[in-house]
Amino acid sequence: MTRASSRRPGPPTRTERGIPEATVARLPVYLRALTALSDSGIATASSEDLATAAGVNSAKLRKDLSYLGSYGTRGVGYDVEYLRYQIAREIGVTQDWAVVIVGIGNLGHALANYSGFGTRGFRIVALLDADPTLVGERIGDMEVRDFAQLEEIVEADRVSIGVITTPAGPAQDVCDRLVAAGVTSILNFAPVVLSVPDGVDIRKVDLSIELQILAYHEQRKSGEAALPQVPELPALNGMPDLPSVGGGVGA
Amino acid sequence: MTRASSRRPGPPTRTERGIPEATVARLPVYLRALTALSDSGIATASSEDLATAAGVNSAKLRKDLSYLGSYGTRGVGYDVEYLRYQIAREIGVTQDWAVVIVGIGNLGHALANYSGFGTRGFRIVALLDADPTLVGERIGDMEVRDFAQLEEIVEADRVSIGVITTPAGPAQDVCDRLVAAGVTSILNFAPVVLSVPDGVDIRKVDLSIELQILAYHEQRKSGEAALPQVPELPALNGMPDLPSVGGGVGA
DNA sequence: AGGAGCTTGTGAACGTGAGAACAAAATCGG
DNA sequence: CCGATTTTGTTCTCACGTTCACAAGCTCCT
Ligand SMILES: NC(=O)c1ccc[n+]([C@@H]2O[C@H](COP(=O)([O-])OP(=O)(O)OC[C@H]3O[C@@H](n4cnc5c(N)ncnc54)[C@H](O)[C@@H]3O)[C@@H](O)[C@H]2O)c1
Ligand SMILES: NC(=O)c1ccc[n+]([C@@H]2O[C@H](COP(=O)([O-])OP(=O)(O)OC[C@H]3O[C@@H](n4cnc5c(N)ncnc54)[C@H](O)[C@@H]3O)[C@@H](O)[C@H]2O)c1
Repeated sequence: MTRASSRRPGPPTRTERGIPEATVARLPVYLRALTALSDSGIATASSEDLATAAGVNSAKLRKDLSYLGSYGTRGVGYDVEYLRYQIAREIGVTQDWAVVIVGIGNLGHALANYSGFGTRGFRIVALLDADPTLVGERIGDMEVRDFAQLEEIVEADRVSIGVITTPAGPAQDVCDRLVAAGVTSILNFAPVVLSVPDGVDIRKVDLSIELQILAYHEQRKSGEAALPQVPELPALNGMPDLPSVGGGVGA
Repeated sequence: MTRASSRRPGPPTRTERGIPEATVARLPVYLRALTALSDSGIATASSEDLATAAGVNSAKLRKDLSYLGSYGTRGVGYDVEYLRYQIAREIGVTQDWAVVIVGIGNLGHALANYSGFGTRGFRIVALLDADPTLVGERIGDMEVRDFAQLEEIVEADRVSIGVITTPAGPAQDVCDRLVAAGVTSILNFAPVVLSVPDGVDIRKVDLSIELQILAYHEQRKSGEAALPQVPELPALNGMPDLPSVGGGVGA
């Protein structure tokens, strides 16, 4: 997250409506839990119920909610619909956000076909690709358009969120184009570190990293005592060849 | 992350080879940066260089690396190949890990087609789906197999990592089956909170949540002064209708 | 050989986040 | 109307993560 957070060093000035980042990341989870409860016809839920549904502990949940205001009732719990609305408003999904997806390959197709965004406050307004053989292809009720049209689309549809699903190589260029066109939030799937100017938020989703984190813990489970017991400082040539583990930047 | 961390409350006992979770999450990023440097023919890099390539600050990078051991040379920097190997070994990607993917729909197809895992220490050994019309379909050099074969595959190929790309509904069932079959690490794409027994690690990738986090920040950028200035405690019926924002659990 | 110049590794200070615990507020039964 | 009961909102404490700043250690040049 590249957020120019101008927090002055004074006392814990939380009054300025600054919700901790960790809390912001959990609000969508609560939102989903509330929607599930609501769909089951449940009108009221205690912090304990909600916490269970969201997979967190109840003290944390109550503290998170307290940043939004006092929306519960002591001795009773939270009104599901009401709280759902308050969280949705806080996150900003009561309005809907226009999104463009750039790079309609494997992943881009999957995202384009996904119906789950529309119901969550996001509207995909364009699928863009630089490959002329892809342009014109229909996916659902949308058509792949030329990346060159980016600027006019962003302007016409007031697009503020861009999703990058191109190979790693062109990702920074695509990112720059998005930013230049006026997009101020980017979700990046390409395995590169993108740099953006201040004021632009960027988040990444990186499957290889997730798997590697799992692998690390997995190794400790099985290993524990069976580890090859680290050659603490083997000569530089004391290491196996390791063809290309760790994954270059190529697509 | 559902890890039974048995840290006793004594002094900062870090000697037991416990690498902080935040550091573990960055090691794959360093690995990728090192691979990129290596591919450019760079043999040595300072913490400053590496930090830039990885998009973090250099003090953090040095501290992270210090948990692995002293692999740098003062006054010089880090040997790219050597450090790369050490990190790869620490994460556990010098060996390769067998992975099964369950649910070969939009996302499952994209993952199956993705070539980036093989080169990063992961080997997809099976694509599983419950839909009989999908079973038998070829994707690259693999064939979709029946989910019923899960147990034998896990055993035969010593699979420790499972990826869930089914709709939310069946995800917990699939998860239970995976765990019962012996899988101890799970990467979940379905928008539900999965519960797993101790000793099983679970990570989730949730695109809607990522977008919602971006939306939150986006709202604060544009709003700032133009916010509808919160009806602090409107009557319960004082809120708009909000059809189904927040996104139920359905696929 | 010795000193200048870098760069690492880490101690210490600071900030953020998690969880236990409890007082305050609401309901309900009598 | 009052006390028992429930559950929130918040305070306090501790753990974790980040950043600064600098001594220790390495190389290279004279
Ligand atoms: N597919 C996966 O499961 C998966 C998993 C992890 C990471 N990723 C990453 O996600 C990204 C996309 O993966 P993919 O499998 O869909 O790749 P892909 O090659 O199938 O698709 C990439 C698309 O981007 C388009 N493109 C290339 N350059 C472009 C440009 N300058 N402007 C606009 N469009 C451009 C290409 O025409 C292509 O259609 C890659 O960076 C990949 O590393 C993918
Ligand atoms: N496609 C996306 O871009 C996207 C984005 C965000 C989240 N997701 C989530 O990822 C998941 C997969 O999305 P998708 O678009 O690929 O869905 P999909 O409906 O295209 O595919 C789901 C697949 O799972 C299979 N399946 C269903 N029940 C199963 C079971 N019990 N055992 C084995 N296989 C089973 C189905 O046969 C189907 O092939 C969903 O939970 C979705 O919410 C997808």
